[in-house]
Amino acid sequence: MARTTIEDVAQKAGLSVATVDRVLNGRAAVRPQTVERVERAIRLLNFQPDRLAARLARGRDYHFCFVLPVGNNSFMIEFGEEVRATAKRMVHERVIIDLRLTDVFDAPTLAATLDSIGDIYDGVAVVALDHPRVKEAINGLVDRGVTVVTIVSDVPSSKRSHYAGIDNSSAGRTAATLMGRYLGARKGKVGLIAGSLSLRDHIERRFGFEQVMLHEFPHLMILPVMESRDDWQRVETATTEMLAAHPDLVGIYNVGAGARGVVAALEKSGRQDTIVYIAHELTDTTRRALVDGTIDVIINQNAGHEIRSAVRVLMAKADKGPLIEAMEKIRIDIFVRDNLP
Amino acid sequence: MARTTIEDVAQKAGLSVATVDRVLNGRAAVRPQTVERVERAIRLLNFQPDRLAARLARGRDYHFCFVLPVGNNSFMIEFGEEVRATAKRMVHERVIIDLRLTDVFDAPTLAATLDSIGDIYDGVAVVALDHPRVKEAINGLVDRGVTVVTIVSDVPSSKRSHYAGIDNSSAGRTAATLMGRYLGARKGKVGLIAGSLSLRDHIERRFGFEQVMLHEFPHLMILPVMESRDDWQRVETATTEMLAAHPDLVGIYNVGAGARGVVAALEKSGRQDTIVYIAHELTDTTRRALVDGTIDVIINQNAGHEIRSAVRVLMAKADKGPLIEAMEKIRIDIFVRDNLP
DNA sequence: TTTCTTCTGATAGACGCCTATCAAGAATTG
DNA sequence: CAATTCTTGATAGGCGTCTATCAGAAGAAA
Repeated sequence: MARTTIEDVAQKAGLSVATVDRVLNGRAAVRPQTVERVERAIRLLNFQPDRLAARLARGRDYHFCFVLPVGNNSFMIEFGEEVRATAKRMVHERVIIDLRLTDVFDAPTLAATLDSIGDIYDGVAVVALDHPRVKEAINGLVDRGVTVVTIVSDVPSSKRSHYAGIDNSSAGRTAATLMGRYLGARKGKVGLIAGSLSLRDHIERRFGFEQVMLHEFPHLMILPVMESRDDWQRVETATTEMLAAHPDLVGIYNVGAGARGVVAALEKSGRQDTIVYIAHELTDTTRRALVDGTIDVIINQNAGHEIRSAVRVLMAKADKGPLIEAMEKIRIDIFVRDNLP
Repeated sequence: MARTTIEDVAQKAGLSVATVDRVLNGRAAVRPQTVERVERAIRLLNFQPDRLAARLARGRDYHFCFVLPVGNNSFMIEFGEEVRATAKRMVHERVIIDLRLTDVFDAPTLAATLDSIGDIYDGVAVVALDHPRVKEAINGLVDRGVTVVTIVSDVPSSKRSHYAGIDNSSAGRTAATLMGRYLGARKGKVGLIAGSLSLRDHIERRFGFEQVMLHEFPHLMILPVMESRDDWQRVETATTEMLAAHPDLVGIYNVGAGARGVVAALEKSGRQDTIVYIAHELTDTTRRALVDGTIDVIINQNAGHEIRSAVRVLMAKADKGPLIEAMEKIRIDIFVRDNLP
């Protein structure tokens, strides 16, 4: 049972391969009724072009660009490395990935970066700030024919064709549930630390967290959010102050980066065993702290998955192939000491 | 910058493409020193054969067989469906997957099934019972030149070339940690239910669970293990008895299938809110129970990932391609109500 | 009808590798 | 040294699709 090929389709439709090809690739004008004939034949034969052969024949490179935040937080550094690793591996699949670092916290800068990205790219993946200026830049790219996917943090109202990342409000809810269950009947205050209150992922995590805490664990009191700009030194200072001000602090949820700041403050205070600390993203620092017991739970998004997913989506869009949505759903990982990878 | 091809290698080595090809595919006898010349050229050019082109040229189908347990437990049923779905999707990649159901709990039957699998397959994936007879059957397949990978449950001492599944002892440890933390300072008894004490995955989970419980949470007492053969009705009966016998039962860890039996028993007893229940595998039943609050945590292995991973490995072995080990590591998922996919 | 446009057919030559065959050169054997 | 065996070279044809070109055929306009 040999594969059904374009030739079979042509024969079935009583047309030539050339015409079938024109229909498949929208190469030239074809009469509507002819198009219909071809499409019927395709349906009848359940024909699907061999993508291997197609890619081989096209011999064309996929040119993508990843736009990530500069900065010193480990998650993003690892993320960048993962992108580079993926890029290296994908060269042999005709995928070229450029990496641009920019100040993602600053909307105009990010937008300018996006604007400056020429049409040399078939697709762009960006860690986006949800800001009108950025949205506009994304839409600009899309209008110029560049496929855009957001990663890690989304801009839902833009024209981006996909978001490769976790559902952050669920992530926040998850943190809350674990916090509540770990604390059990204990009463006290819970501190909340966020990198920036204008990064959509942080906002959503906070939202989800507070929602569940208020409903399910009303005996726990949430302190006002601290904004850290993902800088671990600021985080440490703030945490230290928080610890001093609230002897009845029983939990900390760090929504953003700078986990090591909390770790340092907690360990200096000696209260790491009595305070439940939930952090995001598995990095060297958080991993060690989890093993040591300072961190109790890590909520993680798998950088590798997100990147590969983004690339798959970009490739699929580039040659109008189909997407298996279910495969592109990014999971929220929960790590305790024992299921670390 | 065109791709480096076999021709480039041939030229660099001062040989013909035919010879390079012979070396690459071990097609015919080539003098050692010539092999060396070719390999040097390959290294120099960092040449990697284009696998797309190779597969296209070979035009050969990959023929795999998945051997799964028959039975009425939802995890395995879903697993089978996932295999079928993958099979369907992979047809367009020249992968043909046959599915065989057999009684995995019975070593001779399973072994006989494996023995009967002809050499028509390029590879076999099997949910294996760790039993000498089965091990022998696996080794027999391997000796006949069939690649074998184990899924879900491993037979480490066999000649299988890969295990696509989670680390079950870590899974057990994870369950214990969550059990201990959820229970906090509460004291009482914890029940343990296993499908079969001869399935390696169950043994390992139990081992990991008990290890952590004994060390970290000595104030909790583990009851003798109940063996359920993964039959939910037996599970329900046994759970009901356990609930009656131990008014101070505070936790249940169900190592195997039949989760619905525990759910039923718990809900009939009305003690579902006071007892922490940790189960394995996300199915319709467990999902609903998790949302309802009867189950507190689900430890899961992603069937789709395991299957795709197994297929990737089988394909890689079939055409001697390289494997990215890190990508084939199967994670232990933890699900609470809020991070359900 | 004639003259243009549009459509369609036929075909060649990639893409990078595989398979197979035949001939020629090199190394081995007796 | 001849006869044999072992290694290599050269080359053709194929895998399924894409791209491009040119020549007809069908339709529309004059």
